[in-house]
Amino acid sequence: MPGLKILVDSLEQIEPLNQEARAAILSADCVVRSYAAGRYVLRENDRADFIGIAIEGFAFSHKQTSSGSRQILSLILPGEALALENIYLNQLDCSIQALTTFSVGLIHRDAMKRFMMLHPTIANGISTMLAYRSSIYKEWMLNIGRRNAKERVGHLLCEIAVRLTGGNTTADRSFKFPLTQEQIGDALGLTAAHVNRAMKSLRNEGLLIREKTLFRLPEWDALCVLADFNDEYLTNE
Amino acid sequence: MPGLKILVDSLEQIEPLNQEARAAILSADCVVRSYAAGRYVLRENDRADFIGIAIEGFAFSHKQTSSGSRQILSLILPGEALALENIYLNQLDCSIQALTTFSVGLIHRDAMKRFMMLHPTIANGISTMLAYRSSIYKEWMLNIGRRNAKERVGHLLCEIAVRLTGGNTTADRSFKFPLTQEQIGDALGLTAAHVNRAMKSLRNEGLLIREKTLFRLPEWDALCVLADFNDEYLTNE
DNA sequence: AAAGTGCATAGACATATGTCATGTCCCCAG
DNA sequence: CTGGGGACATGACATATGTCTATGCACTTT
Repeated sequence: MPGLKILVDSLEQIEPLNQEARAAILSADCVVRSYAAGRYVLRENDRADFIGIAIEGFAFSHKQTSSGSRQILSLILPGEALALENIYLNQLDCSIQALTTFSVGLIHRDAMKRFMMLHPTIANGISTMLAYRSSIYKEWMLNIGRRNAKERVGHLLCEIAVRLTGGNTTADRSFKFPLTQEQIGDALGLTAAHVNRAMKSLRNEGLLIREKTLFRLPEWDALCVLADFNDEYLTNE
Repeated sequence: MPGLKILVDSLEQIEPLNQEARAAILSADCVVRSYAAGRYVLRENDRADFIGIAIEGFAFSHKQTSSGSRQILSLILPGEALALENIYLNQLDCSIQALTTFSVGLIHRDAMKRFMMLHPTIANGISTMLAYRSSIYKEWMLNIGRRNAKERVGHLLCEIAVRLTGGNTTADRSFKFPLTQEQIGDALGLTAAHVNRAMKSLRNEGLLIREKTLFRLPEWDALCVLADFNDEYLTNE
């Protein structure tokens, strides 16, 4: 049950669990599923039956307008929980789709509810994760609503760098992440063509080097200034 | 303690509370404060000491870029809770400002934490409120990122109409709400000038009538279609 | 009544971003 | 090794949105 172990670890990072709480989670039913890139993990308006723990690979959540344009709402990285709202809502309010081959542990919401009723520390941890995610939503709203294309792209790259590498920063802040320019655009409220222009400009200024899915941010401090990036919204200290 | 009564009522709408849970909340320390329009209720990066219950008047939360442009993140209506994230974060991740004369009941986060540890139904209710708010964040992200100005304005007006009047719809879906065009722009990632253009266009099409702070939406169905508005994200059924 | 303030309106113009078409490269299926 | 599809790159052009300026109206303050 790799998913359950990951969940316990994330919860313990927020607040220590007592023996019973830990045991309760570890005994849960957890189905591990694997999805090819592009496949739907959960769909908007489905019944909100499961929450998930990302085990390996990447996913993202999104919504669409009736005319079909897509807005990516969040990126889901290994170790992160997804669709926690399902514990509280009856219908999914967004879809979740695999970005790469993606394996996820699914736990039934009713099981989670039971654990949370019996163990307040679990309830507290789950809600804290929801609050962390909310902080990111808020920063994204600011990014999409109030920054120009170059700043938006830079900001997103900074966020991914921090979220992927945590504190363990490589010298040139490099990371592998398989987003296409179209997906970057969908996350930022831009078109792929314009993302291309913005990235070209960042490249010309020496702020970004890209080799396929490998991104390098050789001038971290300069990029943070340009993109108005400050990682406080990710650390929540 | 009007704030506490309101909080109990909102929680009970989510899930019935038992006698002890209700009594616990009603016995809480709750400071009622009143703010003139424009005053800050809570500031980003402040210590996250309090959550609030909006008693009367309106408020909004927002973030700013370093260059000073402001993004309004949410509107806070009477009866709604605000800054619930403070229970889980140590620092505020956005500011909250009064939109009109605004009175709010403030409860210390530690008190809330205590109630939630003792009464799982309270924890469940608070988290459900967080999840409701998240649903709105997601729809706003879609609105800001993927709809044009006219759709955005229409969508926001539809949302306010539904949230203010609930199901009790007046014939012409009219409501009083004191947003200036600049504030509408800040909520939608637009400039005031462009909001003006969008509203003019809605007016010309007979979809909007405005008299000071009174908005009328005489062609509700047509406006919903134009603005791609669907209230599911507000009802969470 | 006069002056001042805040907001809505409007037009001219600037610019950021979108749209579309094309070409290249590279990887993978055959 | 070969053909085709996907992603990236780039340029010409269209358009949505921003910027700036000016005006008028309703209110408040004096």
